[in-house]
Amino acid sequence: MAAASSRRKVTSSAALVSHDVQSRLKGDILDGRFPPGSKLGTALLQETYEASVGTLREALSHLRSEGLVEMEAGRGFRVAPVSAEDLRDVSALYIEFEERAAVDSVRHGGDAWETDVLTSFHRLARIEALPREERIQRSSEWLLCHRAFHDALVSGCRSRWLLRLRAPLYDHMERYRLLSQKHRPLSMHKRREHELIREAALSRRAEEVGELLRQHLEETTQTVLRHAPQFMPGAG
Amino acid sequence: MAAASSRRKVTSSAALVSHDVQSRLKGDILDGRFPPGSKLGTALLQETYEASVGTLREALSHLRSEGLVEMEAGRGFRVAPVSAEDLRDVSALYIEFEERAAVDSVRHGGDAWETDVLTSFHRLARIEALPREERIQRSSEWLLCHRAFHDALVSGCRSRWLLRLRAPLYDHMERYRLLSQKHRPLSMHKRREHELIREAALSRRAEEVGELLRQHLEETTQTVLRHAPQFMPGAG
DNA sequence: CTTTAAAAAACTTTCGAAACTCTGTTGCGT
DNA sequence: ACGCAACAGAGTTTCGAAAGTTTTTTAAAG
Repeated sequence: MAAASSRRKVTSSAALVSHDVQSRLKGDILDGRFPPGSKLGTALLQETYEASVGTLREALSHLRSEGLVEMEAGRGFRVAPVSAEDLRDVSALYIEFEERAAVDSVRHGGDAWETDVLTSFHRLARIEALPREERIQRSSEWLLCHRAFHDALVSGCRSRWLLRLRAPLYDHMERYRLLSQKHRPLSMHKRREHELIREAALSRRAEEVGELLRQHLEETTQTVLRHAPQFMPGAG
Repeated sequence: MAAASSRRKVTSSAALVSHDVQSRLKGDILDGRFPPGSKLGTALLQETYEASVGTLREALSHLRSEGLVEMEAGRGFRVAPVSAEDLRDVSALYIEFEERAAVDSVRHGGDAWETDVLTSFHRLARIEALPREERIQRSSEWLLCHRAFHDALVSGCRSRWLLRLRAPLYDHMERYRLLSQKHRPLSMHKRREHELIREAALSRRAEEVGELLRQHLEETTQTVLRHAPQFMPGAG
């Protein structure tokens, strides 16, 4: 009841349950609900997402090529494992790509880019301004906004391939961040950093954006690495 | 008839028709049998590869995330289009990754790496030494050996992620090369270049390997770009 | 003759069951 | 008791048909 569906399917568009399952599964892997290395059996997934085997398989197949899921022929799927080494590897490349894409965006981004940065920052800032309590409660919303802000920053980059390759790296970084987050206090000073980045970006100070981003991301990685032993079974 | 299957499935290993279909389909896209932009309809594929819809879908799904296939919800799959701009983009990143991975391999590769480079070069050289006629006839074999040589060169790289991201770029480069090959004479001087690269690699002259590789690859890209108008519908 | 709307054909997407493979167990032989 | 082989259970992989969209065709009205 309530409001009848107010959104109109103008031309059509894609319900596509396969895509929906993929998103949810990805989310559940990123936030550790399916821990690294755990088995993704047919029965369990079918029960969890209420989709058929084929549909699940398609979603898993896609996640596999993003490196979040591994497959052993005849033995099904598992969540990709984590390790300090892998984190350092992912992180180094991600930071580099992000910096390059952001610098290029600042130098060549158009009106659409500026608008994107502005609005996505605004949304992020609103959540980050909240008191700690509420900020934690709405953390899934923060995740979306944080991703949107970083995506917006690099969205002006002229190399489609650099952006394409960056995407899965962001996911892996987010997984590591979330896995470690349960074992450490929430850092609240990122808010200021985001503000500085936005400021530099909109003022078209490319070099400075690169510097700030690199610092911002490297610090995050260090923090996560510091707490690695607590969420990675056999990591020193 | 002939020899009964002499290969033993020791522990098992993966028949996995899905993987097989994927390989063949990828090959057919790379060599232009399915031209850029062409539709990959269910019926056609089912007839070509003799697999069920679900299996096809899984293969397509995987190829999609490598960027060789595109999907529009509700409208099925198409072969990814080509353009001069895309080629320049892919090429720049591929060259950079290849150079970095190769240099790292030369500096840190162990015995296994050396052996790989040695044997894969040997196989490649044997084919490239053939007279033009035969060399062309066995071009599919050359493709495999060429790929194996380049893979071997970078296989010592310590960054798993750099290698992982490099892989799909190689495929795209190969597609462009093959598409343009029908419109230009086969260049025969690559043979010497491969030899120089092998020499420098096994002598652990990292810088030189990087230089040679970059030149080698950049020249290829330029050659392909020069013939672009002939195989890209609307490219200048 | 053009435009619009309804019906049909073609196609994509999803499903659930059949076929097959792996894993752990039980029973037999040494 | 130990090792090996056949057996049973669980799980993965593949298939072909049903359900749902998009595109084309057809027909009617302006």
